[in-house]
Amino acid sequence: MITVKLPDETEKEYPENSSALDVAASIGSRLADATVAAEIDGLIVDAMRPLEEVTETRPIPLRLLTERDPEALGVLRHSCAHVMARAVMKLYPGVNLAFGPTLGQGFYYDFDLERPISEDDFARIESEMKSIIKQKEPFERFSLDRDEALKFCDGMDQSLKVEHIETGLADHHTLSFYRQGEFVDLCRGPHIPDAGKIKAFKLLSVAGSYWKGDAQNRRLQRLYGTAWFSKKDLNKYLNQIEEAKRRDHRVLGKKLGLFTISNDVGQGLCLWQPKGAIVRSLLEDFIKRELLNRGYEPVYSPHIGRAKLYEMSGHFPYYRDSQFTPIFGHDGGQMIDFWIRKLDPKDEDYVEPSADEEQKLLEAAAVMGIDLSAFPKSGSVEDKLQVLRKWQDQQERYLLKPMNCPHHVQIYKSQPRSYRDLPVRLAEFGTVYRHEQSGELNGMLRVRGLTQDDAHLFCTPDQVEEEFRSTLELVQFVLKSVGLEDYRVVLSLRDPDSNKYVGSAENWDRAEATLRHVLTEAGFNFVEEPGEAAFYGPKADFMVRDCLGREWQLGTVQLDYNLPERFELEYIGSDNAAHRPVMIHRAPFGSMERFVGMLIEHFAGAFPLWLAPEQVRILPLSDKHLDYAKQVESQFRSAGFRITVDQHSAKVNAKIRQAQLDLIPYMVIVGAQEEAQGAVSLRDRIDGDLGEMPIDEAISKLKKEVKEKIIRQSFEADFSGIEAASEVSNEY
RNA sequence: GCUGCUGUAGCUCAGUGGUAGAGCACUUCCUUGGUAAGGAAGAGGCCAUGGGUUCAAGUCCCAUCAGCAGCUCCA
Repeated sequence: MITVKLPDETEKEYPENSSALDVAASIGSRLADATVAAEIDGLIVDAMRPLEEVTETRPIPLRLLTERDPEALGVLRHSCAHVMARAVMKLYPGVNLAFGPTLGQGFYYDFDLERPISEDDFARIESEMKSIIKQKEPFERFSLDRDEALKFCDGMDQSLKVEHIETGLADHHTLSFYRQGEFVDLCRGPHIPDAGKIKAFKLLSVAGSYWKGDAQNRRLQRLYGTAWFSKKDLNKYLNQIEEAKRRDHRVLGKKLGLFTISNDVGQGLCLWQPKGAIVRSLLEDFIKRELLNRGYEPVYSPHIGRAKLYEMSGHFPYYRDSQFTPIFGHDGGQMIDFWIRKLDPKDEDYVEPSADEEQKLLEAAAVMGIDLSAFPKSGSVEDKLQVLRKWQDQQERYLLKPMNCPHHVQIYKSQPRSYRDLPVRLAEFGTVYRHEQSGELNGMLRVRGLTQDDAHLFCTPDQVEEEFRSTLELVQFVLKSVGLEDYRVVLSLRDPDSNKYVGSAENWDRAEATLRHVLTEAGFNFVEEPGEAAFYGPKADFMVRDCLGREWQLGTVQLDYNLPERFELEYIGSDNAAHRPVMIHRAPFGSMERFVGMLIEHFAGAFPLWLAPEQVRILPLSDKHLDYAKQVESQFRSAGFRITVDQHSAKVNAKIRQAQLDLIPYMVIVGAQEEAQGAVSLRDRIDGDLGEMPIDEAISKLKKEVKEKIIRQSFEADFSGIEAASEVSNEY
């Protein structure tokens, strides 16, 4: 007999080899029917597996997972991936299976198959899947030892699985498989008891991928799908996808004239059109005022700086690949730079240059007027490098700034600092340039020139905690004022096994402990992610959920014990001795581009009144009322509103329609009636006609809405059921 | 950066190797209106760029640039 302990602490005895399903059945047949998987000792496992096989713990702690538990969705989706793979194999013989894990709200499976799969094939695959599901065949688990498993996969002609067992799973003695009808797959599980549990699914897209995610490897075809316990949930999810498409900031940005990206200017370089620029400057003004209140000092710094500066800070060497090429003062600068990198044995692409190549480079240098007479042709690489570096150091070499911090550091260093001056908080909307991979660029969300609402705090070690706390508070405040109150914080820590980080272990420990302590104390919902820290320090990123439940990484607060060290920053303490300050980098919005892009999607282009580029549009009933309309316009304008008059010769219905489509928050309709009364008729974009009222009344109503930054959205999201389900790790 | 798809009017898109198309927007004229589309006419194009095949290329081929999707990356 075995003893099982349920979440309510009750303990029961069951015969050996009992499964979670048996336990469920003993409680009730409906529960047995609803049980999808089980959680034992924190591990999600098959409901049909003998309990004692899973854990050594006695009594066995068991939690039954039903369709109501989010964890169950991951299990369902992985099983659906198997069903999809089975269907694909049936339809297209010769398929080689790769991996097929679950994702936040779906799953995919990678196939190696000559014949390209297109969306036109989806209907066929789906109907094959349907007939598989109809048979309600069980998922059966069995284990084989290494040799048997290899033979087994080889026998099925699954060479990728064979390769995976030999490489990725080299340290596994036994391997588990799941059988479902004629389909067998190497898989860690868990799976649902039988395919009949898949009540609703849909194939979503097909895309290319690589074996083990490496572009050097063979290309695979990846089929994406999603699965749910009910048709209703599936439809809800599909609606969410549609809604997300409708809100695409690239489409809305074009339609509403917010921003544009011109090929002539360059990839990933965002041009703010007047309407977008207004939104941005309102946000900047808002945060600037807030910063002044909180003891920040605005500064300005140029867009470029000497490459040496960024070599000193560590950014240039570390992020060289994602930087724009340096600006060289000498035409030959780039060639020497190339040479230096080629000679440097530390460089990844290091290939020893041949004597012939070296000779050619020397000749080219001579032609370009570079004096390398000291170059030791038969000397050591180090000696050669020294000559080249010496020449380079004498030249102008600038970088488009990838970060603002080195400039702010220089401002800090421009005068002696006393402990009485600290913390020094230097703030700048600093535009930085990063040469992101072309495939990564995406509207305003991923650009090559971005403006951070940046600031750097220089403080004593004792002040770190308080400064970090108040910074978090600032981010909270800022997000709240644009109606973003649903977020979590990701605390990114270093990976203790990696050597990519700079600074001492003690400093890291101290920094991480401080962040953890403040976040805990302030009651933040946060998770720790080891290995995700920046190379110079741990960071706390704000992951903000928009009204569709999508997460965006926006604001960030980062601790830095490294730059003060590298730049030898100091302040004089009360003991009259020099001490090293600590730096905090922080950007509540992250970047203006990304933040505004996110806001466009969050509001579906319909900004709240205080941010709307065009707040009010006057719609004269006919040309006869144009004069009065202009009079009303000037009254609103002197009250501070962004307002226009629709002067088209169209019926008021058409003007209203246009204003609605342009997402103008308020329309003011004026005709003979209003003119006679010296009044206006107000129409709300969301609630429609508000009736006639005196101009003053309309103005003060709108003023109040602006002042309080009221957010009214016509969109009622109901995606509560489809928050990202926990991802179940079910790959080998 | 890699793979695939795409690039035609300001926007959204049709277009079979043989004369460049539609709807919306725009301009003009008629219409002067009461809470989501009044009517008519007109203007608008180096069919992304550069090569090639062909008697003939928006259409077929190659390259480049850009966009999209996915992969990989993100200070």
